Amino acid sequence: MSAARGTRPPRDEPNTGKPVRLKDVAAHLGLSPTTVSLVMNRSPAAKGIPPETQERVRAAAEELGYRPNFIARSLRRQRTFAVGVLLPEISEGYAAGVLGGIEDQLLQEGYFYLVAGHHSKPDLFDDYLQLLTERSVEGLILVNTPIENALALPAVAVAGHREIEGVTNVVIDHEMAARLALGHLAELGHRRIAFFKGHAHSADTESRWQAIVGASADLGLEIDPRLTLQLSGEPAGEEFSPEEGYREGHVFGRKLLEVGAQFSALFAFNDISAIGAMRALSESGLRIPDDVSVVGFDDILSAAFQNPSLTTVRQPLHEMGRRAAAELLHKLGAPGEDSPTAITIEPTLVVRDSTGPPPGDG
Amino acid sequence: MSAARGTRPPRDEPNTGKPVRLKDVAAHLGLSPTTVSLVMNRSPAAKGIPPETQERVRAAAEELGYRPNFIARSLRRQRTFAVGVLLPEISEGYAAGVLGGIEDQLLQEGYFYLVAGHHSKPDLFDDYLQLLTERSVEGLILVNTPIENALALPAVAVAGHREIEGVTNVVIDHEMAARLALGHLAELGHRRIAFFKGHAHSADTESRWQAIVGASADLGLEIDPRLTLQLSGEPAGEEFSPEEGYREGHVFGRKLLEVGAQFSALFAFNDISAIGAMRALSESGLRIPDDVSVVGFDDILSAAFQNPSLTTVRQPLHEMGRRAAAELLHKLGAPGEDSPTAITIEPTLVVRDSTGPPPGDG
DNA sequence: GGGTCGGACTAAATCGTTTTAGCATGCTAG
DNA sequence: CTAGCATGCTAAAACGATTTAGTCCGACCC
Repeated sequence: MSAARGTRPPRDEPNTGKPVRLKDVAAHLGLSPTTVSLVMNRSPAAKGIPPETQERVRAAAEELGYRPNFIARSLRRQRTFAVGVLLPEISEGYAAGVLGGIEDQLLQEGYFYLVAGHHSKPDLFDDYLQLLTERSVEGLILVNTPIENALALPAVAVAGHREIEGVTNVVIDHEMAARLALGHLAELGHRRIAFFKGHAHSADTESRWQAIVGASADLGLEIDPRLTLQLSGEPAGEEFSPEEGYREGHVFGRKLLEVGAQFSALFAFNDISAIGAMRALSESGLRIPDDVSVVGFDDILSAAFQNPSLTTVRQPLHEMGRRAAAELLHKLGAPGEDSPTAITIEPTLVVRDSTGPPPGDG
Repeated sequence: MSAARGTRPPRDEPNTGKPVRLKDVAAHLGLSPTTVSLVMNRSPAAKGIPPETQERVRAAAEELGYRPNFIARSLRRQRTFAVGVLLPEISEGYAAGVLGGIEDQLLQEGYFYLVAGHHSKPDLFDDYLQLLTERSVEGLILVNTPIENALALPAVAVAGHREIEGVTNVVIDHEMAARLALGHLAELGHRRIAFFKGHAHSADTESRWQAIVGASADLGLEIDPRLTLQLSGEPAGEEFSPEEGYREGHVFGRKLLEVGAQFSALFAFNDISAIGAMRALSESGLRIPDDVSVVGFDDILSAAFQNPSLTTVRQPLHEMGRRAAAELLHKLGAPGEDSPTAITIEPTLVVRDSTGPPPGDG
């Protein structure tokens, strides 16, 4: 009689029109709904109910195909086991990667999530926040979504801009990222390295740059201002698009060649601009990595499929999402208790074919 | 007094501890909850309530910051305005793209959605179906998710395998795709074209291949069996990963060169294998597009960033998701009424730098 | 003056659970 | 013989809405 794997009865649950309610199970057994509820929830109050009855109840529930109605339960218990996720755009690689991790963690813990993409429009953001609150989500995860004020719900931000009271930030360890990338280049023998800085309003720009400065100093590398270019992120742009990033990388690659200062390696702000730069460098007859080594940042899918494949610092997006979700669940479980203001995640270096010893070496 | 843009009162809604309920508004006005409910919902039954009172109610609701509790409302009305989305893995490009379209359409219509990634494990799929049903989703969208039996809920499938009673399939117009790609190559002057077929258990393989055969005939092109290679999709693999697809493309590119038959163009099964093949061809000293033209399928992000950038058939993923969601909402709105068994979406050809006239032409 | 009608509301049931506070019944202890 | 206490349940009140079926009151009609 046990519903063992492999012995799957074709029509186990009679697909009778309306779903069976708690009340139906109770009536079928000649018991009260209270009793059935107590048993089904393995409530501590059910200790007064003899095992025999408990078995009867469970058997009946199984037989009738009883499935508790989550809505009713949510209403009564004031718990929805759902969290809201706000992000700029779900189909974009970064957000999708993080979301994968969020999902894994949440589903595993019995939660679901509602997603809303605000396309970087602040008013849409407010609207969705409102809607999610109405739907009684228990907490929020903000991916790449800057906010101004404190929130009414427990929240965790991934790649959040600033520090907000009560919001835990999940951020990449920029120091480590810089150490990995520059350490790799230094070890190969590179001494003169060019840099792309992120555009001014980007979340990560400043801290990443500071980390680069720090790591350079530690490694005894000098930073030549002529070799550092700041991506503009165009006039009024919110999030600049891949195409633009690529184009900027391309433009900057050529610009680098014009300044006349020697360099044997480039550390770009992200993979997209690195790829654009690689193209510009190739077009000028430079071979990668023989003449110039290039390191990217992010490890987007394209990075592995470049020619040559791109050495890059990988952000463990999945892991970041997972940690964000775990932290949020922790907050939900232990309200009041104050939680960390930041969680830093360790990046890894993915060495591929775009880096090698500088020319005239070895 | 109007809450006009730009005049945003800093603390409009007094953030008093507990949220305000319908009952509170009613009490505050000395009216019954019924009246308030009728007014707030603009129920037809509210026609008996004088405009003056209606205004009073709305003003009070605004003033107190009343937000209806969606859970309670759902319970009473037996409507959740939520649909479930099942997909293999959310962070993967195809699903994320489709999901973007789904989201746009759903949010616009006041719906939310719950996502579950089943990682192509059939038992997980069943579990999540169960969970979603418990949460009272009103319908389902299946992305790249094969099912066996009919479902208890209205459903739409994107890239669904087979025909299932009551499930509408959103599929790409393979005939058109083949016509676009082969037409483009034929127009450039190519006569001998190599093909990658999809692996045997893939959803699209067979219909796409039929379309290719048809289009070739129409264009007077002959298909040389020696130039058609079937991707294996490895031993027991569910969805083969990008890395494998790439590797297979690479292997197949070399294999093509070994068979000795002449060809001036390649139509790959997808962008990933196209990129792998491009690499193999380049490594053998062939220039793209001068010696060989390559056409991919999908238009993944990487396609634009290849060197040379890849000409490919774009699946309008966003649009497909949008249509799927729209169709599902339609089903929900008009139950019983039978809906189309398939919706076909038109692909577009994105011409980039990997295609050109065959060698020795012009 | 009784009946009817429309206007302006409202009482109460309902959605499907959970949970608090008891209620019988029977046994044991004093 | 009765107070006390398990034991095995259940009644009823939430949770926060929506909705059906009225109620109450004054005006109007004849």
